[in-house]
Amino acid sequence: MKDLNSPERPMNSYERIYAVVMQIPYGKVATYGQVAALAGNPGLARVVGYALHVNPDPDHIPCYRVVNREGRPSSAFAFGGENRQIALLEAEGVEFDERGFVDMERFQWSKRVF
DNA sequence: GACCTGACCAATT
DNA sequence: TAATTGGCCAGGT
Repeated sequence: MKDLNSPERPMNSYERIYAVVMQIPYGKVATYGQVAALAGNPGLARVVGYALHVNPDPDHIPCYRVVNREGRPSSAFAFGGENRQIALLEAEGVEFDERGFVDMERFQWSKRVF
């Protein structure tokens, strides 16, 4: 293994992703790209989705707080129904549009809240 | 080891 | 906002 030579080891990518998702505060949402960047893997948004796909700890990993760049849950959010996620976020104070779009400017994590 | 798919993103139209 | 195209990486076959 030549991992010790690498400046960054994408080995703990999953662990970091889960950690970041768990750190999402109440009433806020984060995008896959944002989580990926915070996890130290900018550009690995796809891997983030995969990491949540396996979701080894749904008890501490609120996947519903993770949305795509449009501020909308993905179609594969079959952990209870896409509508279910919207309801959960609304219960936390997140406002949703009729189309299922959330106001990123106000509810996106780590973006300044007014 | 190659090929295809995927809970994505950015840019362009 | 939506549709299309190209690119990113990991995992399954």
